[in-house]
Amino acid sequence: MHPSRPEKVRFAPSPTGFFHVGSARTILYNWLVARKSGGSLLLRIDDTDAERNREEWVDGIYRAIQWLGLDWDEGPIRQSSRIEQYQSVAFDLLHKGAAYWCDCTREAIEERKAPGTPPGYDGFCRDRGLGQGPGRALRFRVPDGPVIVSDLIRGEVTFPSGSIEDFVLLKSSLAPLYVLANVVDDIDFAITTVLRAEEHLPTTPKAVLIHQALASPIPRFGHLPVLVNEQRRKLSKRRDRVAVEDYRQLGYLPEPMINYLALLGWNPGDDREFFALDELVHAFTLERVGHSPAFFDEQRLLHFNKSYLASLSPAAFATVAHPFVASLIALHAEGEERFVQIAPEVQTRIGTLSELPAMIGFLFHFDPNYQEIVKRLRADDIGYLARVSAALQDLEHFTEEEIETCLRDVAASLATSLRKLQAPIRLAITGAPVGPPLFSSMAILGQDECVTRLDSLYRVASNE
RNA sequence: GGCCCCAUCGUCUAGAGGCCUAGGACACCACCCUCUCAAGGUGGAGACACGGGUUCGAAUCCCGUUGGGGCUGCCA
Repeated sequence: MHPSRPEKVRFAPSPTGFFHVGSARTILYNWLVARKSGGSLLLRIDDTDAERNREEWVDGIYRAIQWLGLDWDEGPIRQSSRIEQYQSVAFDLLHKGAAYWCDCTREAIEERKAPGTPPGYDGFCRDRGLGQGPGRALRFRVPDGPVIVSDLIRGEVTFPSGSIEDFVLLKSSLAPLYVLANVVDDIDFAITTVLRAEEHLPTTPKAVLIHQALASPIPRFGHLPVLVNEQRRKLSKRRDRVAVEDYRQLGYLPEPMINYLALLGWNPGDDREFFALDELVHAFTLERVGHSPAFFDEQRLLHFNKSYLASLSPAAFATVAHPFVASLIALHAEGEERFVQIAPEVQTRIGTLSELPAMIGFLFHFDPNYQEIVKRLRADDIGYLARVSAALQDLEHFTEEEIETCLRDVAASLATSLRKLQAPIRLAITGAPVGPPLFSSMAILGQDECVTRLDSLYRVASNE
């Protein structure tokens, strides 16, 4: 069943904003690796930066994961609760000579720099033998020599000697920084594979160096291509609409979201495009993850959402659709019955559930803007309305079939087409030029209400 | 600036030296179907960034150029 050994992976978001689709993809890929290998997923909240974290963002992480239909096997653990452990490892590094205290301010580092030289710390305090004290940060002593990172997705990446500065482990407040905290946790929780976004690739050699200094085994790293916007820039919580919660509210469903995200950066190697989560577990392999940045294309997401909605059973569709029209349904005594009847008719007509109110609202509450509607009427339409109203009043059984037969007869007698005849009727009945199938909508509405609406529009139109 | 990553239709991608007059999907266009709109069906337009190699043969391998991106913080 499991071709490889069980992987212990982790998903480690930092709660500094809305949970966005890039994070969703990262946890998905991690989750798939864990499931496929028979391993487990650790959820870790990287909240070492107290300044930027907010508790509501933490809740947002849990909610989004749950909504996506994913879960975790261990945790959540909070890095903010393990500060002492990170500090203890940092001091261990200090005692091993792999770290040193530094009192350089950012300004001092800048001033020492000759114009034109690249930014970064120059190692000024390396051998000053400073002890711990106020204003002193603990820096890692980066050894000479290149660092080779073996990446699951990109192969070997070499960082030349001298390209990595002596980075900070502990702030002068003794607060640990993320590279340190990450490495300590990855060791303590026995992480076997670190799968994360490509933006972390430049810090990976630092992690490798810390592992080496600690003489601990190095996990396997894999860096996923970043997700970009149409300007080809990394998706940003500030610039782009990317919050998973936004998509939920717009009426996107988790299954197509997962499906789309899975295919953004990964492909099965054949032409298959629709996958359920459990199917992804079987099909997914890291080998088939792409290398280049991928544009998060809402059009394509819409396609998956639309296809998914259409694939649902009528009952399942009604269930997911209901919350988006609940307040409308409540407006009419027969609201629930009407909703159940119309739901199958609109299932293939919407891309997102939020389109529903505008499309079927006329069944529950009718308050048309007659001025706008009249503008859409053509010369013959007013006469059509009167004829149709009269004909409909004589129907014995107000069913979809009878209505259609009746209207075809009217169209024939008026020497016009059903296509042309239905246009003014649709406006009178639904208030809009497009919408669900007209005849079934009318049957749902009932004879009296249809006649009333036809007559109302007729009156308004003929008085002008 | 430095380091790193990336490079096939507008977009997501297939392609692991001959199967490629480069395949699929989204979007787009046309036609069919049709009570509107969808859905469905058929067809169409649309890409190997450029230059050198290697090879009998390159979208596929190597080098360079160009372009894009990421990182460059006592953020993550």
